[in-house]
Amino acid sequence: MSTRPRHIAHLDMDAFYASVELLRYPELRGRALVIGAGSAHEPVLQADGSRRYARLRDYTGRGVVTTSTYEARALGVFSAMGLMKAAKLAPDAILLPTDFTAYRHYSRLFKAAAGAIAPQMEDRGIDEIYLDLNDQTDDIAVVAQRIKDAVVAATGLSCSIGVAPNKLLAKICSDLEKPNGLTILSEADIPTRIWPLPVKKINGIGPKSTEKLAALGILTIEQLANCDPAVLRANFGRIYSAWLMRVAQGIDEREIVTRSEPKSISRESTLERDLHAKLDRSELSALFTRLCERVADDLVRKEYLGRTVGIKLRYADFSTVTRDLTLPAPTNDAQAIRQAAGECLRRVPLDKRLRLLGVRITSLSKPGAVPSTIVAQGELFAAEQL
DNA sequence: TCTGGGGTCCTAGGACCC
DNA sequence: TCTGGGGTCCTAGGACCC
Repeated sequence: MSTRPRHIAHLDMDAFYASVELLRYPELRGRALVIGAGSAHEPVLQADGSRRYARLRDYTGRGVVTTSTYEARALGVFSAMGLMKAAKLAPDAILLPTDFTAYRHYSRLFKAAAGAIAPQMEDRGIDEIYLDLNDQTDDIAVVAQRIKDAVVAATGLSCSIGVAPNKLLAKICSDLEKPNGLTILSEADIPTRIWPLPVKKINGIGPKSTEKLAALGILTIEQLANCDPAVLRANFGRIYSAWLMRVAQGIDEREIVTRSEPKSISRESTLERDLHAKLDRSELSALFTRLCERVADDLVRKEYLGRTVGIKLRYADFSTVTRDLTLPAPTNDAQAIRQAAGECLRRVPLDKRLRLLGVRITSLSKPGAVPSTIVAQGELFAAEQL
C-alpha cells in the first residue's frame, strides 16, 4: 500500500527567459521587454559604450513571443502571440532574441539548488520542477522559503512555489501569487481558493476543452465540480469526463517521476516565406536534408538510435500532415534518415504552398541495447528448446 | 499581422498473430 | 465452415504543455 503524497511543491521560475536577459542587461529592468525570434535583433554596442536595442515596431517576420516581462504583459503582450501582433500593442517594447544556451545554464543552476534541499525532483521543462517534500522534517513553509532563497542565491532569479497535497493543486498554486509567490494550500482550502478559478487553470484543460466546457455553461472549476456527470460524459467520453470530475475535486494521485527517457527527437523549421513543393524543389530538398542531419547529430550527441522516421508538413493555410515509416533496424545515420524521410514525402500531397518542414525520429533505443522484440523471440526460442 | 520549436500522451483503425 | 476474442505493431491525427 502506497502512502499518499501530502506535501508536493511546484516551482516555477518567474518570467524565466526575460529574467535571465535582465541579468545581462540590467539597465532594461522596469521596461517592457519581449523575448522572441532569431538573432537578427541582437543589441548593438555603440561608440559611447551604451547599447542600442531593437524595438518591437521594427520587427518583420513570423516569430512569436517566447516570454515577456510583467511590464509588457500589462500592455497585453503574452507568450505565443505573434511578434507582429505584439508590435501593434507595444511598439516601443524592447525586443531581444532567444538565447537557449544561457537559459539552459540558469536552468541547471536553479535545479541543482532546489535539488540540494529536496532531491526527489521531477523535471518539467526548462523553468519548472515538482518537488516531493514528504521527507522534510521542518515546517513546510520554512522549507519552501529555504528553496526560494537557495534559487535566488544560485541564480539571482526569483521563482514562485506552490505547496499542496498533490501535483495538480501544487501547479495551480504556484501561479496564484506570481511573481515571487509562496502559496501553501490544504485540502480544506479547495472551495475558497481553487473552485472560483476558470477551468483552464487546470493543467490538461487546454483551449479546445475550455471552449467546449464554456458552451455547456461551465466556466469555473466549481461549476465543473457541481455539473451533471452524464452531461460531461455525453460531451467528453468516459475516460476524459471521469478525469475532469476528479480534477475538479482536486483529486490527483500521480507520483513524482524522478527519471525518464526521451521518446522522440525532432527538428522543424518555419520558412521565411511559403515555398512551393515543385517550384522551390531544390531549396526545400536542401532544408529537408539539413533537418535530417540535425536530427542525426542530436541522436549521436545524446547516444540514441531511432527506428521510426517521420516528417511533418504545414501548409500555407496552417493545416498539418504527418507521415512516418518504421525501418527494419534502428539508426542514427543522416543519410538513412534522409532516405526514409524522402519515402514519407512521396506519400504526401504537394500541390499547396508550404510554411513548415519537420523531421522526427521515434522508437528510440540505446546503441548496444537488445531490442525488446528480439528478447521476446529469444525467450520463445529458449522455451522451444525445453 | 495570422499563428515557433521542442516535446508527451491519447485515440483509432487496420494488419497480423495466437 | 463460421465465429470470436485478445494483444501488439504501425500509422495518422490531435490536444496539450513548456
